[in-house]
Amino acid sequence: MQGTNHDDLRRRNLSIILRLVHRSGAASRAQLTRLTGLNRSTIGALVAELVERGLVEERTPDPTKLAGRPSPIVAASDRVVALAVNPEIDAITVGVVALSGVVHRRIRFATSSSPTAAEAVAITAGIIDDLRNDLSEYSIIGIGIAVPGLVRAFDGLVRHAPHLGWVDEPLGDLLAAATGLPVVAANDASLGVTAERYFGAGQGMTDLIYLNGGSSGIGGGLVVGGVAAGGRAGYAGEFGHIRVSASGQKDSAGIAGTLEAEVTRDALLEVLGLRASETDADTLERALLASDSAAVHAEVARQLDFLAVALAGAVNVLNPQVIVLGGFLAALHAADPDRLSRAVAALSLGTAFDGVQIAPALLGSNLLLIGAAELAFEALLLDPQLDRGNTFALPALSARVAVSPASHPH
Amino acid sequence: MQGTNHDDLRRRNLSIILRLVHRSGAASRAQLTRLTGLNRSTIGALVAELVERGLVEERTPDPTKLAGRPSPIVAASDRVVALAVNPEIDAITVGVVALSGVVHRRIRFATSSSPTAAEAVAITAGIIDDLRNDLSEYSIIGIGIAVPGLVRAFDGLVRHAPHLGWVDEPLGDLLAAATGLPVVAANDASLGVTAERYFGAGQGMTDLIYLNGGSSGIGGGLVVGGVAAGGRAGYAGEFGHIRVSASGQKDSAGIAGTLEAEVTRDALLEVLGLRASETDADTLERALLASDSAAVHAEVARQLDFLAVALAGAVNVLNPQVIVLGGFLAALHAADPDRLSRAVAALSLGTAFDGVQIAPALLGSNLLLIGAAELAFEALLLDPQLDRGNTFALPALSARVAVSPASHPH
DNA sequence: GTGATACGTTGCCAGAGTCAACAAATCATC
DNA sequence: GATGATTTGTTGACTCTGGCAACGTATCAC
Repeated sequence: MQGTNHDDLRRRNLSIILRLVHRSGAASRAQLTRLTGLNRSTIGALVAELVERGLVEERTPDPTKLAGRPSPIVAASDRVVALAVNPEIDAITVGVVALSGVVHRRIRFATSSSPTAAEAVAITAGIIDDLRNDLSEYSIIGIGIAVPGLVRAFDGLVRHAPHLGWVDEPLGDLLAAATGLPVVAANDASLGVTAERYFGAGQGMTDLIYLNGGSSGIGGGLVVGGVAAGGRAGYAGEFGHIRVSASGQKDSAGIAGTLEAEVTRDALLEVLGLRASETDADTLERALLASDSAAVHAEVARQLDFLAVALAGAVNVLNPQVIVLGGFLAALHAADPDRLSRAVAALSLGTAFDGVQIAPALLGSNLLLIGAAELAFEALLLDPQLDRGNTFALPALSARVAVSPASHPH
Repeated sequence: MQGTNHDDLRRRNLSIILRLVHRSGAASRAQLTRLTGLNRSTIGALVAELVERGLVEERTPDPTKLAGRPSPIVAASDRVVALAVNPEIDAITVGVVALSGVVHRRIRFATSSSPTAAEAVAITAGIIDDLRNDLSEYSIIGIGIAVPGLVRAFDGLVRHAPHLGWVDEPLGDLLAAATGLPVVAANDASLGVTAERYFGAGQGMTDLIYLNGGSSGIGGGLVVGGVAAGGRAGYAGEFGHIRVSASGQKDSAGIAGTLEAEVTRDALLEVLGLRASETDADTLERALLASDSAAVHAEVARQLDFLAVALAGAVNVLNPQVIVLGGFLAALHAADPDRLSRAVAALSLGTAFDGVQIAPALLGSNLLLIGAAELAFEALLLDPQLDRGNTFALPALSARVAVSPASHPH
């Protein structure tokens, strides 16, 4: 129970303004006064401090049809960036994401085999070193890592990443030592929620459930009462291992009858006669929608009914506003949305399911980069007065490795 | 995203101090200084304001063995009270609970039949009117109602209380109109969590799950990341309707194979040969522990295994610090704690279950009164500067209806 | 009794947000 | 194109809050 003093007050107000322009996009000063309830002069002073610190920029006002003096637009800076890292079985992706939401660059480093933690650190540090030589005028806040596995929130230790074969790897510490930048790590699915919550299908929601279907299983995360649920040690969100069936079918953790054991991408690919290596999420969805095979419909129905058991349980316990489905679960849902809705309704309390939306994830391939960057930005958003000593050069957008200029909607 | 101004700052700090002494018990000024990080002079001023408002009292310091000037003890007032109301099928209970945690009075009004909402309001208002004639020197903050059913958080509308046969009853509004006091209502199980969280088995926990087994079903609530989960409309916590079995056994809501359908007090009473009307929670627990009947053991094992499915699901999704079991579920757990632990461990991810405690609820018969009072106190705790116009006389403790002086540990 | 220790009290100070008056920039109207 | 209405930024005086340091006070140990 920390008390609040004057410094905290200023910090809080700076934090609120920076969060607003970062999360909800650019806003005029007049809008900020209305949103925060603070005085015009206060907003002026706060924005001036943020400009001074290089965190936001003021643009000339949009031409509006209203009478009155135009209000300058306050926007999060493009020059303040976080580095987002996502190690996978066949590649390591590094993104440069700006506070404004723009994904400046996206570098994919393909690996011939699944990297060890040490290799992943070396490769990532190498990519970042390459970037540094090129960097100027940009301020790097820190590094966020999206790990496909269980990550201890406390210190970023990767407890278990089955897909990569990592156990108890101090990934965060290693990368911090190798780069000298602050590093934060979290489970990829929980970062998916973060991204969808702020910039995707969950915008403005305080209670949402997110389930992501990947090739190796089902993960997810949740936001409860406006707070991202981490749990005791950051392991919350493992929807894949909820029991939904009495069958003996085991999942990757050896538990029988779980969601992940019954609802799989591989089973869908098999009835469709598709190869995993050639099928991305969109292809799968198109194939499911195009198919008129009875076997496909039966498999879709079977999987949807099991998914409904898990979702209904979550609805009863959490009474969310929205359930966001990503990965192949989005495709599965798209194949027969009504069946899923009806099945969840049948298995949950009417009052609790009342008004719950089931929606596909909106952010595509940038999902994890945005989520990981958000993780790295958090420290800055909490305290915009933090001294950030790490500023590196990054001239224009002439990348050395591989450039994917991209952005996500605000 | 509300900004914070000077008034908010003061309010926050007053709120923090009042919460501390209310929730964690009396503390010396010196302790408050350390806990809040605020300056000694600030604490002095804040405590003085709270004393001025009659919310806290300063007592002479405890004799301590330390050198130095003794620090006055700051304690929440006994004279500031909330009225807690709990309508049930055969009685309406009203409690007078002080900010200090003392339950001054407890009045149980037995009804010959299950009361309608209007009757419940009339009876409650009558009891409160009787109290008012007697009241002096006490300040009544408001009324909190613990309703055995679904309550819409928004306005306290009782959507559905199956046990009482109520549907869409504006209980809160009616009682507010009848008494002129502010009224807040919530689901009884979710108030149970509140009580256990602050004063019982969940003290200091930020992630806890609470399941309560009652005669008519299983309800519960959860705290996620330090926030009580209400959900979109306050219906969160319905653990009873989670599916745990493939059987066709239906629960009160008509859903098959749910926790509430498989795990029931009645089934335990039946194998024990006990009558519901004569068996309270303690009796049930003693009978279960004393029994050496194979049928009883089998039924206990069957129910524990189903309970484990629900708990494992919750563990995987929420990664809590503690699972608190109340009502007959506490008795069930006590009958074979190891079996439950092992079964939950087998059905959940090792990392997520690691360190999770399963504990019985600590607060007994005062649970709901304390939870309901806490609900009513919340407005005051949020803003100790709130003008409270409602002060009524209450001379000594000479009750007119039925008095149960009692208190709960702090 | 004396010193050490811990804590409350007091008066002064700095910092943050508020307020009101004024200036500036736009639109609508004549 | 001048005028007024409207909205908003700017400025300086003001208020309130917590911090700080010096001082006073109450206890313990010797």
